[in-house]
Amino acid sequence: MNLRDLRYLLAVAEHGHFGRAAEACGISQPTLSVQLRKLEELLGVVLFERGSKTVTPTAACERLIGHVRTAVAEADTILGLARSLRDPLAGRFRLGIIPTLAPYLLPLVFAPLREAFAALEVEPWEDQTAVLLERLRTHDLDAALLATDVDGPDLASRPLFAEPFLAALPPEHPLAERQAVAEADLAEDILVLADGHCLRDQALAACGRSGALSRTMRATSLSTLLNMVAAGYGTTLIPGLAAGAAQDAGIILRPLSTRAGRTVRIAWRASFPRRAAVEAVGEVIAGRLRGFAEGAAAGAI
Amino acid sequence: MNLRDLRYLLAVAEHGHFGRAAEACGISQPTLSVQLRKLEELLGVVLFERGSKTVTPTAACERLIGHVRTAVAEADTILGLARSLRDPLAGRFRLGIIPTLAPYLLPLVFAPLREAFAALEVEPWEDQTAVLLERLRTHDLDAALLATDVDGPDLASRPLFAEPFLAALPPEHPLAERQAVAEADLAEDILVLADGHCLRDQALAACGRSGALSRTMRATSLSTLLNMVAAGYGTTLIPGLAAGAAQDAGIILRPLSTRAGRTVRIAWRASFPRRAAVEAVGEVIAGRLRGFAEGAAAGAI
DNA sequence: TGCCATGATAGTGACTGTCTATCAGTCTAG
DNA sequence: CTAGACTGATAGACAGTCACTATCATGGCA
Repeated sequence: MNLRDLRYLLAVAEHGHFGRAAEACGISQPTLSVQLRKLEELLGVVLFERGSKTVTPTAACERLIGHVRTAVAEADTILGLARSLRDPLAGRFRLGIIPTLAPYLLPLVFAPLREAFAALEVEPWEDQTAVLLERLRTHDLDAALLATDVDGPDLASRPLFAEPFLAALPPEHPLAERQAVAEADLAEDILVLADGHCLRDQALAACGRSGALSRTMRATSLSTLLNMVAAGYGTTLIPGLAAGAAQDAGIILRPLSTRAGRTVRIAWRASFPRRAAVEAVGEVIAGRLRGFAEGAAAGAI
Repeated sequence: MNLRDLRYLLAVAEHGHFGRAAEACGISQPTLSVQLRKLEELLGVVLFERGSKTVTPTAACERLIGHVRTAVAEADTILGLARSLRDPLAGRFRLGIIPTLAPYLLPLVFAPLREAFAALEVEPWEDQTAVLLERLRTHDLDAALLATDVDGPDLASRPLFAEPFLAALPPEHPLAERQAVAEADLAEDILVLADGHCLRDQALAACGRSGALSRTMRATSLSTLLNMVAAGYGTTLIPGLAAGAAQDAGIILRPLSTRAGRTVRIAWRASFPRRAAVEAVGEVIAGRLRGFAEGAAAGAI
């Protein structure tokens, strides 16, 4: 059974006239006659009584026509709804973001995203890298902003911007005298984030530390880490976008002599169909952060 | 858009697997892939994200799938309902019957009809010939039992049985002496039904009267007419099936010397599609009344 | 009785749904 | 780490079906 034939049926019922119904359907009268007869044969029921001047629905047709109307209406709803869903830059876009990035990046990019794609409802989801990748693979996220490379053939990614690390020092720290700090110098009394934060591993790697730390205090958030540094518990490396928050906390920032940093990327499933949305969101973020690396390094003196 | 493709969509959503969905639909996997891709192109929306091991509905698909289910369910309802409507010997059958026949015929044929076609709901409608023909033409009746010929190319009819007229006499009437009565003898003090009853014209014609009657009393029903005859107001002709009722009223019945009578026919629109129901109902009635004419004539002595 | 209106039929061409055969990519196991 | 299995996509061939034009059959009307 074909939806087209059901539409023909409705047209004949409405017009009570094969010729006019055919015209309304944009087909020829013979086509309508043939198709309707086929439908009648398929259903095993005569749908219309053809009089010499009138075409009247049979009792069987009266019983069926309500369901026919519903089916056709649903089909039209599907078509209309699909049309409204057609724009990949519209609808929900679930974007994962790592915790050391979210609080500092989102304020910068929310407004531009909203401006550029009014119909795109960006829903941020803050979690650590491993969780984000898992949720990406289970279709619970559409894309994720990470500071690590992603591997596996099921995921793809693209770099958005480079974010330099900065040395974060307590106000009275001896290293604050210098214009730039060597990472190895920080290793002595460095504070790091809790397990699972990519920034933890990156900071340790930058300082040449393997992993085992004497310090037992590990901050669960970058905000806490900043407070700890400001209180004189030690030093740390922070990502450039957190510079403002660090300075607000009374922390002294110095560029690193090696210009170490991390690259923020957007990652997505290779099979994700709304590729355009990913590209668009990535482009807005990259555009907003263009030239940020140099500015951040220069500003932290 | 095709209902078939919507079914394919549901199958893929249910199985999450093209091969198994294709098997469930009874088609090959390539066919399913091609058709689903076409549907996606038609809708302008990607419906499934094809992973290496998984097939997952997209957000757009989730939005659409409810309507798809409804449309397909309605289509199935139409097919199922049509199947149950397929039997022409089932459902309502609106049967018009003239008033001089209905009270005497229906008690005879209702049980046989019900027995023969349990699913056929025969709805009798009692009215005069002209009204029945009108209602037949306006599709308010499916068939009609008449005692006249029908003409016009839009109507068809078939004789069911012959019904002899009988002379109906008051108990003390002089004609009651005879074995058979000549119609002309009745003309003197004949009583007839009101205008519009075919029996009125037929009775008058049988008696050789043109139309203008001296009598002003005209019965509106055969039952009333019988009461009038029984009360001695005059004589009349009655159809054979009313013999029982007439005798119950104390009326003397005599066969007519000319064996005049009427033929009861079933009439229907030539275009009426449930021809089988008409034939079946007609055959049951004719069968029930087979041999009635002779019996009635013989019994009225 | 001839003309108009209406739906049915015949014959034909184009499209489309389906098949089999095959490919490309990913995952798994020895 | 490579061979094989699994999954969906693609290619080419064929058949069924939908659509058209031309024409017919019938009934109503002037």
